Amino acid sequence: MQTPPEAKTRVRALQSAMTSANQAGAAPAFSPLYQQIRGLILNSLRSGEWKPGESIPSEVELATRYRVSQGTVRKAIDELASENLLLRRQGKGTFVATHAEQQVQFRFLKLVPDAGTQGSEGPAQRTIIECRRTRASTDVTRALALRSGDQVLQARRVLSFGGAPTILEDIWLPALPFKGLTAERLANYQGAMYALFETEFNVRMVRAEEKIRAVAASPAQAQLLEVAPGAPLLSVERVAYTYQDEPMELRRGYYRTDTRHYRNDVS
Amino acid sequence: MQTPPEAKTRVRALQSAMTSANQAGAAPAFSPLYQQIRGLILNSLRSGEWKPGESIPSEVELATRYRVSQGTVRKAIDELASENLLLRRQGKGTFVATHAEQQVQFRFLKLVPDAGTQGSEGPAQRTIIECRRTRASTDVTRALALRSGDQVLQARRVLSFGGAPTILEDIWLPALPFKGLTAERLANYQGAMYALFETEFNVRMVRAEEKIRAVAASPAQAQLLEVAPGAPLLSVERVAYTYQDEPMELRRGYYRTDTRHYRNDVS
DNA sequence: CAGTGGTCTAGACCACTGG
DNA sequence: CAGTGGTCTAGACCACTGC
Repeated sequence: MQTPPEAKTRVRALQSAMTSANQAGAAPAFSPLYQQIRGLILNSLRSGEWKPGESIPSEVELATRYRVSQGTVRKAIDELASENLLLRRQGKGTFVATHAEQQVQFRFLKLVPDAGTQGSEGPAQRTIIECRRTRASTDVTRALALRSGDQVLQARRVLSFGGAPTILEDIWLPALPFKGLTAERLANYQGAMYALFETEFNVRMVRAEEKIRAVAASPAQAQLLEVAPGAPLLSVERVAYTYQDEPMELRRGYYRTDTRHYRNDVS
Repeated sequence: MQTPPEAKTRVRALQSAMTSANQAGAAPAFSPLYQQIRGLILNSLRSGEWKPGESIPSEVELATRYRVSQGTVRKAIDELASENLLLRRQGKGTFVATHAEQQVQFRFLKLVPDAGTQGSEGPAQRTIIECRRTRASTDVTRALALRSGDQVLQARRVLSFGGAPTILEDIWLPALPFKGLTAERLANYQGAMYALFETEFNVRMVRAEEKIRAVAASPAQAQLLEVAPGAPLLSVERVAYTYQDEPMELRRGYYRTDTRHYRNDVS
């Protein structure tokens, strides 16, 4: 059970291939083999070699490809699975996570009814209020890491549950990756918006950061959500990221929380 | 590299020791060895054999104790570490997580300043408004899984940052596990409340569920938080759990979010 | 039945900590 | 330097899926 002498060489080779500043660098930047494999898998996901919903090669196949033991690719896949980028199914294979599946339709929407089952009033109704193309304002530019003057798509919509308007959202998307996205396509698409992004624009939202505040409804917001002006609303500002931590969406949501609440588990 | 014949026997023995209904049960309830080891470690944590801040035995020692390979206890510890119950420190050992350390002082408080660094105004000032012992109301009874008529401790306090009152909290604790907790001890204790619970009452909060809403400030709340009545406040209802999913605290917080926000990462 | 992921072991070596 | 956790390998066997 000796570690074969080539193993060490292989690690070094991979390392130098990824860090590039190896010898005289101040930080040797050691990263274990499985992290490097994780990076290679991530690249294949990012490039679209394996698309959402599809299965990736089996562990033994990847081990052969990367010239590494099965245990090492297993650990790499374990990490990606724990980040919800991959989905393991025993006996079947490992699959690229997707927003298109029914069960994870609303993974990023944490507003749930106070009582009763999720979706007991049926699916949400989506109403596009407006959708236009503009130059990004400074705060949008900063949030999406754009250059000043870059074009963005802006949409405003209302989500209703059981006929009751509940969520008002303003959404900003960088125009370049979403070329061809129109109000019609947004309006006609049945299902989660992030599923549309995956299938049509090869953009998969992987994680998001949210800043939550309590605010008073403006007159315009009050009218759209059918509450009194000044009524308390939950303000949820979300920046969503693709693979490699690229910000790809800014969303400002205003939630009515009289019969629903934002649910969070902290540990 | 044969799996020794005793290994299978050992697994079965452990299994029957934990599931008790083994043979004729409808569900065989197979659970892997490392999950069983995880349970045994959890028991030792729960019983106080290893206390918060202390180190647990080394991996090889535990492997010997449980008559299992090091890799198996490693996987068990990995899970507990990912749940923030244990903390691994290379070269030093594995430690029981604690709320008493500076770095994790506010792990459960997700309200952060809009700009600047956390804690730039120095530590929070804690002001106990009242602290009394009563019979639990029905909703408190339900949240803490008590029997009707059980005693609870109730406290109300205000947290201020840099002199500005920011958080108003009502806290309910079951009286039994917290026997001897008085307003003085709460008021005099410097540091996170959960650290006090650990050292004085052997109660470690492990995870929590929060329900978040936007509400209008009542006159009483408005006065304590120095806002106008009806001003929007973030309502955060938290149920905190010890080991083994026992609810141990109900906390209703009202947060001012004019210069701070509730930060959440969703993935 | 073959193929997938899941568990378990045993052993070697590496990285980090402290005396 | 010894002791700790961290990485990597190789191989056996188990549980689950679908043909």
